[in-house]
Amino acid sequence: MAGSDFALPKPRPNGPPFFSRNQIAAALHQVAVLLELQGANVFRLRSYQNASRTLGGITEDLGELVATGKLFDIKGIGKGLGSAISQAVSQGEWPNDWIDLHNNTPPGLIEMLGIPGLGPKRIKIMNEELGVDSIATLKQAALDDSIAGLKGFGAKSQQKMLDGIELLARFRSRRRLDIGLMYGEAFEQKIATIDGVIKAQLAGSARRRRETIGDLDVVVGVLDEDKESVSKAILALPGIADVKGAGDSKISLILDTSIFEGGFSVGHIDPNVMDAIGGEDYEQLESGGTIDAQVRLVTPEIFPFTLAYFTGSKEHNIVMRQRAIDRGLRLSEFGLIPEAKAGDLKGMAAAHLSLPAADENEIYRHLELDWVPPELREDTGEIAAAQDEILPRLIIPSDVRGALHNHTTLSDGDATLEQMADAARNIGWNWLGIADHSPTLKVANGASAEDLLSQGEQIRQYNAAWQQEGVDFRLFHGVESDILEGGKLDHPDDVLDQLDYVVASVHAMTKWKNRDEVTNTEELIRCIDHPATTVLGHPTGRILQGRDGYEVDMFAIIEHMAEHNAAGRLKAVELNASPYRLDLDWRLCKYAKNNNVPVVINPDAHSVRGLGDVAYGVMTARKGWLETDDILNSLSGDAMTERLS
DNA sequence: GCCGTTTTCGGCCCGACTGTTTTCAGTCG
Repeated sequence: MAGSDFALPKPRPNGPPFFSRNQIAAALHQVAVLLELQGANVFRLRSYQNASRTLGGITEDLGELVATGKLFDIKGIGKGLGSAISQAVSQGEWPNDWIDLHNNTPPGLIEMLGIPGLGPKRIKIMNEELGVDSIATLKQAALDDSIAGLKGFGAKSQQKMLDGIELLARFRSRRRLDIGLMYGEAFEQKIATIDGVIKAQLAGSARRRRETIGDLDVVVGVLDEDKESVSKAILALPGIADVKGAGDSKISLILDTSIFEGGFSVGHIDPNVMDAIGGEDYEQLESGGTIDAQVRLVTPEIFPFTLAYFTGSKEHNIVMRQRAIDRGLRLSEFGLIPEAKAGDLKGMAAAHLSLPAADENEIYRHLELDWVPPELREDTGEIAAAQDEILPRLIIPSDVRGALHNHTTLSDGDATLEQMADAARNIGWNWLGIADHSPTLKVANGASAEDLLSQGEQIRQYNAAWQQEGVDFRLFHGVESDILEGGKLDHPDDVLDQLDYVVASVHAMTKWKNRDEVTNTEELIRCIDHPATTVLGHPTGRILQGRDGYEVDMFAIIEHMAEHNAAGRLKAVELNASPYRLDLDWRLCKYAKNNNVPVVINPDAHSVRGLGDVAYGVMTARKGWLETDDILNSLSGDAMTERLS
């Protein structure tokens, strides 16, 4: 967390509303952190955290909530926070005490929170007693041996801080889903083969398929008598860079890339993505990278409870635990224990009193809920849906029968049209859409109208041949058109008319990032209104761990697309499946679904191997509550032909 | 700071691990 990013958002010039939901949520989060450093009441700062999370998850228009006063009806937003938010949104001014908190807290203290094992309380003490106000001054104080003398501190914690400073410099706090899963699955498999291990399963944000992963959680089922030998065997596995702690029931360690027996490579990265994630240094950084991992050793009877607990999310768990309390039960990672029986027994000691559960499903059943797929466990309505038995039937990888946004050697792809088609057939797809770059994008070798149309001729020939052979496979011909000034497309209408579809995408990121949300939103809407536009490609342009997208009101965009679809004009929003993008964000998938705007999962493949990225798109779509009817990818070749006609 | 079918006060999720203590506070997940 860089200090420079830790500032109250600037108001939009032309409000109200002067701030977006996300900006308000960010500000609330910051205030919570600052209050923590001030030593404020933990429940007070938890209110800020709760409000931040709640606002981040709502879909209603914030300006409207403020105008109608319905903001105050939201659970967790009372008189104080409601007034502060209203003032900010309608007048563009943050509360004075929020501003004071920022002004009175040295940015270095916020950076120090990133040091493992160091929290707000001890940062505050060191700040007050020793004047430590940055990582640099902390390091000096530790080297001077001034910290060990403080009450409640000692030589060990002083050394731990020095180690922590080194770790902070070397390690990245979060990793993209693809990288996290690589580590997680490798580690899980190594543990699973250890003698005495009954079951090993990856939990945490990796199991929930978040777009980025902080650390890995692995739950291991093992008999009591085998715990010691299994623990020893885990600590002897290859790929462990450091052991942070190893207790009776949990092991905390750091993994590095030597866990990958076949070596480690990030594979091909598109030049413009590469730019955003740090250029040539990136691969080296990733190869020398590490990831934190926690292992929990539990007996098979407890395993489902521990798995559920460490799958999270924290927010989901809080609601689950409250639900248990309402039923006279106590839910923890050790079991679901009747309050009346438990008495003073806590934790593992009470585990034997738990209601039985052979798997997670039975835990949810005890709480009168349907089993909630891990991807949905974010406290965004899944508990209510599980209670009412209306959870979505999430898509699965085999639902995908094709995808629309893929490149060939005509622009910047590595594979020919024929190779891409063969690859799509080999993975069992029924259709593939080819959408090479348009002329304006020179760095991606955007194809001329002439070349594009001749590609179309080639596609027609292939399709005719497959039809004759009775092969249920076809190519669709599109283009990935740059969105130009005024929301215009990059080819004349008479060229676009000869295509099956158009994926319209922004590539002039600098220009779009320097413009305000209102202008960008209007520009995208103009582009969507073009009769030829079928799909809005990577809608915000974000690169995970690289750059934020441009400012755009995606709710307004989706609502506008909804009007077109209601009138029978297909306007789909892309879920770009590249693990560097995953854009549309999963938080917006449900909004598209509820507005009947079709989502199309697109690998944006630049090679045969790139088609495989669709897997990350499926994970993200599941996380966004999508069912087969919500995505275009599930359509048969005939149905897709009809949708595009 | 929020909340309320014990409603304007007194709670607010829970437990493991670590390092410092001599019974516990801080941090983390």
